[in-house]
Amino acid sequence: MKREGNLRIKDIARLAGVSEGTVDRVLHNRGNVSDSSYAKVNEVLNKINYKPNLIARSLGRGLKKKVAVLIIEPKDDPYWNAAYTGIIQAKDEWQQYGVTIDTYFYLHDGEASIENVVRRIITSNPDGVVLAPLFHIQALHAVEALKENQIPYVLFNANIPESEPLGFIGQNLYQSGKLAGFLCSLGQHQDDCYAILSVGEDTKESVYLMEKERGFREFYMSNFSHHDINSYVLEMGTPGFYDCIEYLLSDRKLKGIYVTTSNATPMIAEKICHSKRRDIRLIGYDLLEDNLKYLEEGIISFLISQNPKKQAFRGIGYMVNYLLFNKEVPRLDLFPLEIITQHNVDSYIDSTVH
Amino acid sequence: MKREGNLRIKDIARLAGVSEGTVDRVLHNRGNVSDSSYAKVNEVLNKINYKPNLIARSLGRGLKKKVAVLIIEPKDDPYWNAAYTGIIQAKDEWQQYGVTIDTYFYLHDGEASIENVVRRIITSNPDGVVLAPLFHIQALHAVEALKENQIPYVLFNANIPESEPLGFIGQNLYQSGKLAGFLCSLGQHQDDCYAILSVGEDTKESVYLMEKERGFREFYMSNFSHHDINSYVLEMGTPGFYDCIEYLLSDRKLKGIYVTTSNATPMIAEKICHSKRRDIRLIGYDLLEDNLKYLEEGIISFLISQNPKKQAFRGIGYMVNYLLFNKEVPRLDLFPLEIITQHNVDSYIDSTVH
DNA sequence: AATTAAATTGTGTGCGGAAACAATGATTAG
DNA sequence: CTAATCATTGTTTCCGCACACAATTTAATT
Repeated sequence: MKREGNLRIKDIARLAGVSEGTVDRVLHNRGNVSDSSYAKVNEVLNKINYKPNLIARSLGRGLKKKVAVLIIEPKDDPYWNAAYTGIIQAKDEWQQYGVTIDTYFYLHDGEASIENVVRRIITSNPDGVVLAPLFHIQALHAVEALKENQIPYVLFNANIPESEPLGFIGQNLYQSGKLAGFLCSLGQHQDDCYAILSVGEDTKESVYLMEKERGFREFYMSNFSHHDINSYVLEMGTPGFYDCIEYLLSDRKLKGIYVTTSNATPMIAEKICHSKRRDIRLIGYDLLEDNLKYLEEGIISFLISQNPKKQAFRGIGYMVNYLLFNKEVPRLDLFPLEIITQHNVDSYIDSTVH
Repeated sequence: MKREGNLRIKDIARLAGVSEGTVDRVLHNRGNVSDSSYAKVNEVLNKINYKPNLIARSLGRGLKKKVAVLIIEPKDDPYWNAAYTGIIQAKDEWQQYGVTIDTYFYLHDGEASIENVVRRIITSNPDGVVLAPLFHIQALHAVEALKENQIPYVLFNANIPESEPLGFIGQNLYQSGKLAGFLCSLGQHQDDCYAILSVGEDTKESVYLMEKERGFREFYMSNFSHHDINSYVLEMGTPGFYDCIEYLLSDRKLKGIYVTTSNATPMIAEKICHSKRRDIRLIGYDLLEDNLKYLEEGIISFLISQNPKKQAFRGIGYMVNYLLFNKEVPRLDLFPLEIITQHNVDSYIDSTVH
């Protein structure tokens, strides 16, 4: 009478001498079960290590889950466009499981601030939310609102640990900075000097970029006694931006530039390219189209991949699995710090998202 | 009358004015449908982009799929033990979907040769097979047998392209060798010389290791005019093995060793460690425990990760998705060539398998 | 035209579990 | 002592699809 795979509720009921309904009540702690029945069922359960058929379960529940995904308005930022691609892919993937995924965008402030958009999301009554919470303070309020409404949420890209999300998907940025330091130092000399650049609208308030910088400095601090490293916070396209780059490139002792924001790297690479200097090691982030061009040409030596697409995709995956199959979401999923060079870049481009 | 998510077969039937059975026949090309009904159903289908509910589908089909996984007997080879871990994980994962996964092991030859074990597998009547086909010739016969019995199979680790498997999961080894060359060359000088080591029972007949060597040489060939590179094929633990290492380490001009087989690297590292030479760049494969120790210590400079665990896990995943949900298996899934150093190794260790 | 065969179409059941619902027995109030 | 209430237990339906089977229509044969 041995069944092939797992036993079903029906089998447990038979073995315990109770009805299927009772087994169901025990399994889900629904109460209204006599001690004796409870004991009988539990005895069987302990013996057989019951694993519910997840497919049948989700079918039986009627599923139809709704997930809202929230990122900053990508405009023409290739990094966030990549993340958006991941969202689209996830949408395709999960649509077939009866899950609807709606994407929302927010801006730094104003009507479409993260707080306001989250409020709109809550109105739409989603079963779960996946979001990349930039702008710490506002984001904090936003997730508080989710909490109050008991909507589970998963964060990616930037974390708010104190809000205790279901899970976070991202990277260890301090370690990332250290790695950048190491890559920068390979084959360099004692008296060289280096620059850290952070470029963007709101970089000043970003604790994340600070982490990268801290790691970078820490590497040089602990591996080389000296540390002639300057850091600059710039805004893309401003006169100050170009002046700064010019100034840096005129310094013959400068041997490395670490750009902590992915979208600014091509601009710097362009400048280096024109300056004819080939002794500057440029380290940036992410497999964005413009970056790849300069990587091929050897202007960019190393890229560290943050996988925005994969982060978004996986964050949604976790949420859906949680909603559909009650699977646990890992508290912390820190992506590997992938080192990309001319010589392995193709292997990353070719490989699929999953 | 708009339904939330996707339309169901029932809805299509209503819209087309036919019965559910007819829709089903059209969807699955079962035939026995009049031209007029066929047209009516197709018209609706074209209009609405029907996506079947995969959960319901697999439930309805009764699932209970059986997959056989075949790898070389891991003995105490950490590489294949890692692959085995991936198999176990996949087993856990898919058990809940009613899939049973049986693991088989083979040896180089004799009673438990790959051919013989495959024959046994066929007897067990699996719905699909996932295997890592070492020993090219025998493996070729083995997969032919699978083909004759119309059992679909997915390969990983080593490919047999001419047998046209459902899919292959692995890496571009030529590119891998080139990358190793690049990593080896960083900060080295013109007149240095290098060694390529391949260690194992059956390395001679392995086309895969040859690929790595070819890539390595190609890198030096095209980037440096000279190429003082010698390669050695050794058997682990033999006197010749130790002699060779001694000999290599006594050569002051030797500045780099590239070990193409993951399990031999710690042995070499050990020797380097004792020799007190710190000017030799050692490049090996995979995040195996022993390798990690020497990576931390700085004896091993770079590891390239082949992800045996992930390869096995994903191979099985593809097969199951194919059997359960009719999902297409990618012909070729080449993993990224991941560069591991002291400074990003933790980020790889921590990250989950999925 | 009647009979049979073939082609087409419709209906019903099951997959395993969730949840609504109905039924039973026990307990209490009137 | 009966009716009402409650705790416990059993039964049924549904989820969306696949597939077997029954029913119907159409075509072929005598």
